[in-house]
Amino acid sequence: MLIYSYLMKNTNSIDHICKVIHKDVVNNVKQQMPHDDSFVYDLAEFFKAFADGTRLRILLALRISEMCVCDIAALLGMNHSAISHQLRILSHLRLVKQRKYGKVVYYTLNDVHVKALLDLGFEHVNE
Amino acid sequence: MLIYSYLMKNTNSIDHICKVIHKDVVNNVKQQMPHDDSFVYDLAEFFKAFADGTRLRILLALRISEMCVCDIAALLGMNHSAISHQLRILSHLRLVKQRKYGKVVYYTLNDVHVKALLDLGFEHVNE
DNA sequence: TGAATATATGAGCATATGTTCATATTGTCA
DNA sequence: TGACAATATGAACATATGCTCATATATTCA
Repeated sequence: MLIYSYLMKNTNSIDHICKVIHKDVVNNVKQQMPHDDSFVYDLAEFFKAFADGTRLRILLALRISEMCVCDIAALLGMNHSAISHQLRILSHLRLVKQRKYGKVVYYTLNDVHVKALLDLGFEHVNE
Repeated sequence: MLIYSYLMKNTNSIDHICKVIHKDVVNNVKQQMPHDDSFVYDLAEFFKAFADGTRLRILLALRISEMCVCDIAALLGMNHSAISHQLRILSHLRLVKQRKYGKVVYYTLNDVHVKALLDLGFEHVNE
């Protein structure tokens, strides 16, 4: 009796993954959804760029003007290092590009979609 | 000598916030950028919704069809609980809405911007 | 060449975040 | 009403993430 109860409990906690209620819906969606896991991963990585306050403010700033690391740090009242780390992330995501002039590295937006994306975000938040 | 060296070191590490190189640019950007901190915060929160693989797949699924918690869990091969937690987050961000029919709760997309945003992400990643 | 400056980067730390587990809640049906 | 089923939720845990510090690299200029 105790064993049975234990097994029941265990089974319940394992298949908390319940039975599919609408098999047709699940199959339909499964077909139409992106099948490539790495695609979904890359897509999430892309959106992550905008999902942090610091990176977002950097992008919002670069939307207005090309800026160097020093200026961005001053603008946001933050460490060089923190800005540089975030710019590296944005750079790897191909969202910003850089040009070097002497010691100074100037960053600009590198993607036509960035502005459009920020605009959509504006609309949503302003509702 | 040792004290001086220490002080120098300390000063350096404190004002790693370097002098502004382009004061005009910084001032200009500062004026044109959103001044409301909570706005930027909300904007980042909005983008966070898309910045996690699980939430992203949920949104991609709901883009195709209304679904209940069970079906989403089955589709993604995940726990009820995990899905439910994420749906709560999406719900608080007003990105999904729900209707209850008996025991079953059906979720749909609640924002016209979601599809547009996903489309932009598609374009970027596919480049 | 040596000092100073702008930027980059690795390590460490503190916090944030996603998942799981256990349990609660709500609704159906015998 | 009682058993079951679908969903919700709080706590705990493991991992991810952003910032700081120290240091490295690269460039200018005296």
